[in-house]
Amino acid sequence: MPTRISQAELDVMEIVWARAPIAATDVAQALATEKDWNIRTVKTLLARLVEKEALSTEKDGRRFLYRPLIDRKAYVGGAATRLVDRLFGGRAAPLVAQLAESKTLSADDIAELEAIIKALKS
Amino acid sequence: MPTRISQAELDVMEIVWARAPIAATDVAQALATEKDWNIRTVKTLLARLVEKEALSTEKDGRRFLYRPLIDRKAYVGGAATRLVDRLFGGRAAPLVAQLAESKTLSADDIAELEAIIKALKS
DNA sequence: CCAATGTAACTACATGTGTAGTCAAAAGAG
DNA sequence: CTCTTTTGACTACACATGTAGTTACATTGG
Repeated sequence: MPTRISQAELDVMEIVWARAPIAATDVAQALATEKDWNIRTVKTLLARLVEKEALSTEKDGRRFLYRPLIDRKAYVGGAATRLVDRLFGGRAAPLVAQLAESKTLSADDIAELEAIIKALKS
Repeated sequence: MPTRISQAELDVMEIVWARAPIAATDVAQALATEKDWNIRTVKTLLARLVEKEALSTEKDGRRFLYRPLIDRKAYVGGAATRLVDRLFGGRAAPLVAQLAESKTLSADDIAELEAIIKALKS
C-alpha cells in the first residue's frame, strides 16, 4: 500500500518536512498565509497522516510534536514516477517535451537540464 | 474548474482517446485485459465523465457513442504542470534530476532529452 | 409473437477527502 | 481554588470515487 496522501494532506506534509519536529498549532500557523484553514482542519489532517503512518508523534508536555516518517525525496520521486508511467508511457523525454511546450522554460532551466543530461552521459 | 478526472476515469478516457467514437461495451471490452471491471462500472465512469463534460455522447441506434471533449495533450500537459508546480517548485530540472535518479534512464532516453534541449536552445 | 438479452437510467453503498464542531482534561490567569 | 484557554480525542457531514445492483425498454433469435 503506497500510503496515499491527498492534496490537503500534502500541504501539511510540506510544512512538517520543512520544520519537523513541529506542533499542530505551528503547522496551522505556517499554513495560515496560504490556506484559510481552521486549526481543527489541520489537526484532522495531521491525525489522518499519523494514521497513515506518514507522520510520527512524540509527546512534548501537553501537546504533540510531529515528524515525517516518509522521506520527501522518496515521496516526490514516487509521484513523479507514477505520473510518467501513467501519462507518458514511462518515458521522461515526452514529459520534458510537454513541459517545454506548456511552461516556457527559462534559459536557466535549460542550462540546468543541459547540465543534468551531461552528467547522465558520463 | 479544471475538470477533475479520477484515476479510474482516466483509464476510461485513455480508451476513448485511443478509439473514439466508441460504445460503452467496446470500452469495457478494451479495458477487460487490464482491469477486471464489470460493464456497469465502466458505464458509471462513462456517465460521470459525460457529466463532467469530459466526454460527449451521440446516439447510434439504441446505444451511445462516446467522444472526448477534452484533448489528451492538454490534459496531460496540465497534469504535468500541476505536478511540477506542486512538488518541484515549478521547475522542470529537479523533476528530471529526480527521474534520472529513480528510474534509470536508458541511453535512448538520454539521447532524446539531449535532442529536446538542443532544440530548446535555438 | 415471445422470451432471452443488450443497453441506458437510476440507485446503492463503502471508503476517501475537505472542512469543521463538540467534549473533556490540563494548564495558566487571577 | 475557579474560570478561561489550549490541546487532544472523538464525531460530523457533504461530496468524490470505486465498484456495482435493479429497472425498464428495445431488439432479436426462434
